[in-house]
Parts: sequence; C-alpha cells; structure tokens
Amino acid sequence: MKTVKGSSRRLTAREKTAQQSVVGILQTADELSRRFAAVIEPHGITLQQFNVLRILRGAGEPLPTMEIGARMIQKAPGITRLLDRLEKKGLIERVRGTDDRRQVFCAIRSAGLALLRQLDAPVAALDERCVAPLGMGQRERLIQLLASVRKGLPGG
Amino acid sequence: MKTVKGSSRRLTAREKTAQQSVVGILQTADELSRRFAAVIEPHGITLQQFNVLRILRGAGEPLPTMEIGARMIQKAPGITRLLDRLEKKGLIERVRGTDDRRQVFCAIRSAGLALLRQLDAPVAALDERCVAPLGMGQRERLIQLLASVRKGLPGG
DNA sequence: TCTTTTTACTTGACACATCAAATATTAATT
DNA sequence: AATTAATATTTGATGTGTCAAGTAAAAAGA
Repeated sequence: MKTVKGSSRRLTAREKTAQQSVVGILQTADELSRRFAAVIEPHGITLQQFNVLRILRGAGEPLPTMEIGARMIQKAPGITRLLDRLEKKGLIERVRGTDDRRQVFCAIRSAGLALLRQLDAPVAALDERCVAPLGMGQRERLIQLLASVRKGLPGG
Repeated sequence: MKTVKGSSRRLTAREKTAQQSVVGILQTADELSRRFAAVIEPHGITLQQFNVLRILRGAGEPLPTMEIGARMIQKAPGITRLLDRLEKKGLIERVRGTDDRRQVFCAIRSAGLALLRQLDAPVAALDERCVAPLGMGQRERLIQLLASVRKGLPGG
C-alpha cells in the first residue's frame, strides 16, 4: 500500500471526521484564548486569573481552593499559585477554614470586583464577535454538540 | 435593577449563547488535550512535541522554524525551545539554511518516525472515542461550525 | 484512643506560552 | 557601496499547567 507523504496509513472517512473534529476544537480554542488574552491582559491580569475572579464573583461567597479547581477543570497545584498571584495583587483574599482547617477559602475583594466590572463589557463584546458568523440556531447546535462530546468523554 | 448573585448585569439571550459557545469550546479543548496528553506522554514526549513531529512527517521535507510555528499557530520563541527538546531526544535534527542563513531547517529523524508509528493507532482510537457520541452528520456539522467561527475571527 | 487512610493544600521540578530585547543576515534605500 | 529596515531565531523574564512529594488535619478502622 502506498503511503501518503510520510503518513503511515490512509484514514477511513469516519476516522477523518473524528480527527478533524478534535483538531478543529483544539485549534479554535487556541485562537479564542489568544483573543481573550489580548483583551484582558492589558488590564493587569491573565485570562486564567480573570476566570478565577469570575468564578468567585459568580459564586457570591468564598470558595475553597479545590472547588475553584473543580470549576476551572484544573489540578490543585496550578490553582494554588494562581491564587497566590491574585492575592499579591490584592484582588482576592484567603482565609483558613474554621470548620475544616485543611481548607482555604478564597473571596474576591472589592478591587477584584471593580476590575471585573471594567472587563464585563469588552469581554461580552468579544464573546459576541467570536461567534458573530453563527445565528442563534447554529450557536445552540454548537453548544449542544460540544456538550455531547464532553459528556461522552472516556473516564469523564 | 437587582443584580444576580454578584454578576453585574443580566445577559441577553444572544449574549448568553455567545458566552456559552466560547466557554464550551475552551472547556472541551481543555478536556481533550488532557486525554491526548495522557495517551502520548507515557511514550516520552508531550502533546506539543507530538504535534511538531506529526507536522514534520506530514510535510515530508525539512521545514524552517517559522513554518512550524505557523502550522502550530504559535509564536517563534515557543517553537525554538520545543525543537530544542525534540533535538535533545534525538527525534529531530536541525540544519542552518544554506540559501538564507537566517533560517534553521528542521527534519524528523527515523527515531521520530518510529515513535509516531507507535502512536498512530492509539491516537486515532482516541480521536474516535472523543467524538464517539456524534454521528457522521453531527461531526461534519461541528467541523463546519468551528470553521465558521475561525473564519470570522476578528483580525484573523 | 491509637493507627491508617483519605483529603486539602503547598512546594519543587519541568514543559510550554508569551513578550521584549539581542543576534545574525538579507532586503531595500539612498 | 553604506545605511537602514525587515526577517528568522534565540535568550531572558514571567505566568501557568502537570506530576511527585511533603505537610497538616479530618475521617475510618481496629
């Protein structure tokens, strides 16, 4: 069997759509995070730090480190250091739990809320620009397809 | 106007689908890369290193650093160090260009090709598992929707 | 109650991304 | 030809993610 330019073997149609779907998701995400970083970082925080702040604001109450990690789909070590930097900037504060003293609760401070307020409009505008080519029906379909993918993920 | 649990303002339906689409893409990509990393890293290379090797194999000829960067949608500095590590592992080799001596051409070595051959089947299998819940029609729709998003991206 | 296991983090080591600044070299200009 | 501008990479500093180990405290079990 002839090989195709160094590729080891031809893919079936099914394999091809699988690969294209995966590559499409990964590439699109890469491009999107770059755009969001470009809007957010000039304000002195990174995209991930922004996400933590939004989670804390959305929760409306202090959250333990692990809970933030769960919502960020991310391991604890990364979260700890992310919180370190946010704390150093005065955007959040951490308090050792009293009930369970292993936990560290994290709350957004007013400076953090103020920063989020500044970013709300530009970020919402960028959300919209990112999916501008899609009508409402297409957006809903996209959201649905991605949810199906996540739900069916092996070991997840 | 009452605020919703710390959130600054209510989103319109349109804004909400935009945000959900973006978040969905980013989260799904996160989960997917984790799965691929879990399959690839036990073989001694990272997901990004694997991507570089696949690009080099697919090209079928040595590529300059910048060209690899373009295909990875990534800036040059990152590529340089990625190539450093692949070179140290003996999976690629670099040669200073003769025509334009600023360029550094990068070629995959036989050890790199052998490693890719080992990974081809498990990676294709994972591609398939990742989108297993979707039928062919849905995969094609997903690929199309993501392509529309990328095509319409501001400044891209 | 004392030991063992399981959490919730934290810290150390390493991969990787980006920006900014340096290098080397080629292209454009004057 | 000499100077200036643009290009291809590399290096240094910083933020972030992961795994492996360590610490502290709560939960389980004997």
